[in-house]
Amino acid sequence: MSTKNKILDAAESLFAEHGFNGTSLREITSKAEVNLAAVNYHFGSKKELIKAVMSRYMNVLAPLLEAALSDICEQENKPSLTEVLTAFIEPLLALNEVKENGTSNFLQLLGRGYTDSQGFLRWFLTTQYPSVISLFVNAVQKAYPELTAEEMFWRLHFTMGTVVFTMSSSDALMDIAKNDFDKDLSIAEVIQKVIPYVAAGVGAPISD
Amino acid sequence: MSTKNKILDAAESLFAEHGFNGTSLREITSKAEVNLAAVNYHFGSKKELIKAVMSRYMNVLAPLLEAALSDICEQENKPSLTEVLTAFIEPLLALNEVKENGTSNFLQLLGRGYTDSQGFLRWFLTTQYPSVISLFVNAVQKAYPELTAEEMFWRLHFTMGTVVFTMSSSDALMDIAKNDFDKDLSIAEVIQKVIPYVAAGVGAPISD
DNA sequence: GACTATTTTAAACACCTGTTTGAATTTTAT
DNA sequence: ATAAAATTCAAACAGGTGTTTAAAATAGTC
Repeated sequence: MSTKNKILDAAESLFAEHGFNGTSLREITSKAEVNLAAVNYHFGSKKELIKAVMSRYMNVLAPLLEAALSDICEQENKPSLTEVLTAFIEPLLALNEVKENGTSNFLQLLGRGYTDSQGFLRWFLTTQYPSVISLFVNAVQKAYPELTAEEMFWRLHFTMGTVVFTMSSSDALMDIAKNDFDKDLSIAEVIQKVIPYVAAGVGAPISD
Repeated sequence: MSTKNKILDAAESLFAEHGFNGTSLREITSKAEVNLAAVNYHFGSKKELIKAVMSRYMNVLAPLLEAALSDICEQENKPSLTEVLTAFIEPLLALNEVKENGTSNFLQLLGRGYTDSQGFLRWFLTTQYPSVISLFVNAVQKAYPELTAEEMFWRLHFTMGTVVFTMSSSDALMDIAKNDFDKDLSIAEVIQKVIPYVAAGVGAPISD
């Protein structure tokens, strides 16, 4: 395995666990069993390494997501919100083929990126993968046309918050659930639990 | 104004903006116009300073919240979920009397504490203010008795995620909303927007 | 096999971190 | 006014950060 990939793998799991700011290059290179200078040699800087870790997943996820959401947008009958959100499941689970625990790691990274380093990830997603976002907005609009653009904006960000936050602390939550209810859930099952919640939230009746 | 309070005020706004890990003692003491060593003299350590910043708000919030939730738990008729969640509004807005922007700062701090420093805040809340949490659970149970304990656990954490995450990035979201929709929302109005969403999420029908 | 080009390595760089020290100062109480 | 206690201060501490350097080792090519 190449040095570059050893670094990416080590960085990914450490970033997911301790956040971007909370992980030092020395921890990464130590876990990857690689010289400290290798990061700057292969990636240029820590910031570029973070981007590379995210891109490895986004480049797999984006096309799958675009395809699934396009299908919904182009179908004749009106989709339900649950249907729109369920479109995320298969593409997300496909990340497990990039790497073991890929889905879980990616979702945790998403959470880290949103709260670490003030909005870097918001910039990353909106500028690097705008078509996925607009397809998603279109799909939701098709499922719930009465929702105003402004209300949609807020509810989509609430949804982002729910998912991202849940996933960034999913390890801790799964531990607690195991202790309290004796149930060992997979990341797929957590996703199954969150979908009815966010579908109901986005679909909530409009108040005045 | 005492040195102690100057430090608390400076720390609070910097913590809210850049997170706990992302704020150095030198930034805090510089903003507070106070000697660097004053933090360790008055608070002992950075960790204790963080606790002090959080406690200043929690000690105001907890009794108000307990009172409001107790009322709901003890009333005869069955409350709606919206009613339960609305009980948070007044206590939260009361934090604006502790300090200007108190509500907003506190909610952002909550978000920071959850994602920074792996679960420190979860420990802080569950051990220091357990009665508030159990009252809230009781109130939700009264409003939606069909919900199993396990499903409730997940939905409450989803809700925590929605609120905490939204608030931790509320400044950015309010900026975007101002640009895109020309509307200048207050923190109270954002809370008003999030309540229907989380009420619908928690109240979503139980799937199999 | 010699000669590039690529990669790895140990060491140092400049800077930032939270914390501690001991002397100078201010405040408080007698 | 004087002694004691509390606070402020500049300076240094030990350790960590991302990044750079220049020499050593390896790989690829003629």
